[in-house]
Amino acid sequence: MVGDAPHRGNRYGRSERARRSVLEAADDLLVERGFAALTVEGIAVRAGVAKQTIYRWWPSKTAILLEAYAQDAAEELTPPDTGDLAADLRAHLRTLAAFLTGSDAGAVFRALVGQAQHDAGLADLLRREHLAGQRERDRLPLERAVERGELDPGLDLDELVDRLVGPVHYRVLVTGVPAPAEFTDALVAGVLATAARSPAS
Amino acid sequence: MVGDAPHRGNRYGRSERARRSVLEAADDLLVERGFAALTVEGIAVRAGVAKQTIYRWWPSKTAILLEAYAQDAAEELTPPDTGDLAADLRAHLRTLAAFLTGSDAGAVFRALVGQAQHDAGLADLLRREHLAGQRERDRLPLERAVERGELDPGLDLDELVDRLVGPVHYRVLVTGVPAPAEFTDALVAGVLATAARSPAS
Amino acid sequence: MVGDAPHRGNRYGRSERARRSVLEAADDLLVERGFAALTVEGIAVRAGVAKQTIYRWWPSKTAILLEAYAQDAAEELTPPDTGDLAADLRAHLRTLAAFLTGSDAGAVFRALVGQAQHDAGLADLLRREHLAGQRERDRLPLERAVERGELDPGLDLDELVDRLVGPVHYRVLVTGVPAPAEFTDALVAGVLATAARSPAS
Amino acid sequence: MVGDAPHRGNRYGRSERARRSVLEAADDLLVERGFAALTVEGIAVRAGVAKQTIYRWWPSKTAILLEAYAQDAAEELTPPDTGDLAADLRAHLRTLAAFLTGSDAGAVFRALVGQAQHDAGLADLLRREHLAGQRERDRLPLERAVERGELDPGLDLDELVDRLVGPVHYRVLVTGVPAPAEFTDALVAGVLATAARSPAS
DNA sequence: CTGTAATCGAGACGGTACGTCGCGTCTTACT
DNA sequence: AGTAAGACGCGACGTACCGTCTCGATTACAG
Repeated sequence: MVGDAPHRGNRYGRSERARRSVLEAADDLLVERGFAALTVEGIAVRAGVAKQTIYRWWPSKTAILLEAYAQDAAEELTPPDTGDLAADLRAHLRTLAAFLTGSDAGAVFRALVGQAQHDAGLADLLRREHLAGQRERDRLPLERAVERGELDPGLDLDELVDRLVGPVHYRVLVTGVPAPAEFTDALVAGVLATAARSPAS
Repeated sequence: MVGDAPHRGNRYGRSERARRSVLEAADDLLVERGFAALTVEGIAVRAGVAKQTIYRWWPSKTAILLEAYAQDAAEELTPPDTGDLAADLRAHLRTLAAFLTGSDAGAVFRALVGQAQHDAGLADLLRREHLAGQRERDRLPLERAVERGELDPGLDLDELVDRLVGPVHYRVLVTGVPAPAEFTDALVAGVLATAARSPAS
Repeated sequence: MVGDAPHRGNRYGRSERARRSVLEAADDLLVERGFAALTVEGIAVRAGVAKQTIYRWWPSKTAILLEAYAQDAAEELTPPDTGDLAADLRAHLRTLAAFLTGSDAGAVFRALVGQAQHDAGLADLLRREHLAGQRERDRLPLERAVERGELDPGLDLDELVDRLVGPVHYRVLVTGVPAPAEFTDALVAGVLATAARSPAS
Repeated sequence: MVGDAPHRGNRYGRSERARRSVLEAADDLLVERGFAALTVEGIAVRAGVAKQTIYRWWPSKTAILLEAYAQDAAEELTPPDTGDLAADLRAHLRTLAAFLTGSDAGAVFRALVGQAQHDAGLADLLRREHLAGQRERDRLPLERAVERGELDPGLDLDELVDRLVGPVHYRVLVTGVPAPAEFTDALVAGVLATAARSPAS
């Protein structure tokens, strides 16, 4: 369950073994049983760890999920760089949709966003620690296009990102309607059509 | 505590007085203390009602919120019909943003969507009972424009709605960035630019 | 486990069934496993009762024992009344020694006195609720003897009681030496020899 | 914190400094806060010692108290030897009562006797290591009186000791009634009256 | 105009999980 | 070898709510 890392448990550092098995257990339990059935006690039992060890290092079960999410999902959502803006965005949105609806990390993300609706502190953390970085990655293809002269430098790129990823998140989080490639591709086409015309206007 | 409705408590049906005061209490407590602190016991005490009375008529606290939401919010989000598509959409999105971020019913909505991430049954109910109807209302301006010949009848109106309301929900539920009139107006302009050109292509 | 008493659980009175099974469970567990291993959780499980039900009615595990002791032991230690002072006292002390060392209720008593050394509040309760009454019973043979004219009315009867029951308690609680009939009979003889001579002096 | 003893922490045996500060800390904490609030962790912090150091040298917190008691109290309860039996016993019982009710070591003794009711192992230790020796000291005046011919050599001196110290312990441990000089002096008078007559019988 | 039955308030019940405390064990760097 | 520091697995603490239950009181209609 916990691998072969040494069991430290002394003042020269916390137990990496305990940390890892807690994150794994939380992840597994969330996917298997859902957020509502996720309890600190359940995580402790599954991880083979004392409850107090969890409370020593994490203030709440959402903090565990936040860290588990960071570990699992950080790199998955970097858009490609092929030199073709439309292609990069299409690929990125397809990956995003698959991530949000089909991956374990996406399940963690949905649970965190859900819980953030009830907990302003979590909302802040989530935005500072994850969404800000993701926004940077989401902007990359557009920034490169601006540098290549394909997009008007005066465009508000954050607004464009909202128009691209917003509808995908909306379908996943609110309506539950799938966001297949046709949907995300059309989204890219629509947004780029507007953006591309902007310099001409 | 709950007005002057008669206190029935007999075999011929439930007490309207109790129903109303439960809905009010749930609403108030959600706004005052947040979803995390919302408990059936708290609602019962605030409403001056026995816990059993709540469980007799609602299966869970989210069911109470669902009904409270229905009562408060049903009519607020019907778009105007001025004959000017862009103007109608601009007004509608401004109202939507204000509703989601600024109203008590919007707080209930956010809590329900948040909880729906953890509870598939609630997600289904929310979609069937509220989001489906709201989708109909959101489509109205576009349908009227199609009828007026301003929009290509071949357009997928649901997709257009997603592009309009998706970014607003995304900002409210995910990033927490405000969605001022400039943002929603630009959104309408962007989406309509694409849609208007579509028939020409 | 709990008999056939009705399970009330409403505001018109607590559940007698729960009360009884808690007292029994505490008693049994104390005798089986000792005070150190007696926990509220263990009592709850053994009694088939929720922990909260225990905390609703008793502030601590010693309070449970106090009540269990009252239920079991109140009447056991009333000295006989044969009209023969020495015989009554001999019988009473023999019964007392057997009670303290050999009965379940005696085990509860020893545990309570032990805990009272650590808890002044418990000490007060124990003295007010049990020891005061027992003192009254312990005095009875002596008071009757005074009335019969066998003892000097000027004697301090409480002091005599201390000289009779003190050594028995001392052996049981402190030295652990048995207090057989020879010991208690000699005790009676010694104390009465002094007391009987007192009026003559 | 504990004086100027060297801080060994080396391979040449245990640290006397640590030993002393643990015993002092345990004693102080018992008197200040009572046995119920006495924890190994608390002792360690107060003594400026690691918890492990305590567990290396003592098996339990009662073992610490046992040693602390040995250190403080061993000599205090040796009866005087004036050649006058009654006077020696009166002095001894007065000292005993004062010790039990008024001294720090007496508080430790009461806690140990209390805990011994819950722990047979502690009871054994306490009796072997302390009570046996104290019993020897308690017998001394009587043994000297036998040697002087003042008491019948056939008397059971242990029984006499029980009649002398038993009521004092009983008041202290059980009833909580004070044991002033009048009480202990009368006790001595009563017991000696019986004992003195015994040879005559 | 009286009897009756569904609903009401109140709140105790058996449970689950919470977050905390202290236990006794362990590992480490230092002396 | 022994020490101060402190993290660890563990078990119990006392509390908060859950959802179920039983109770006597209330009240609108049916007989």
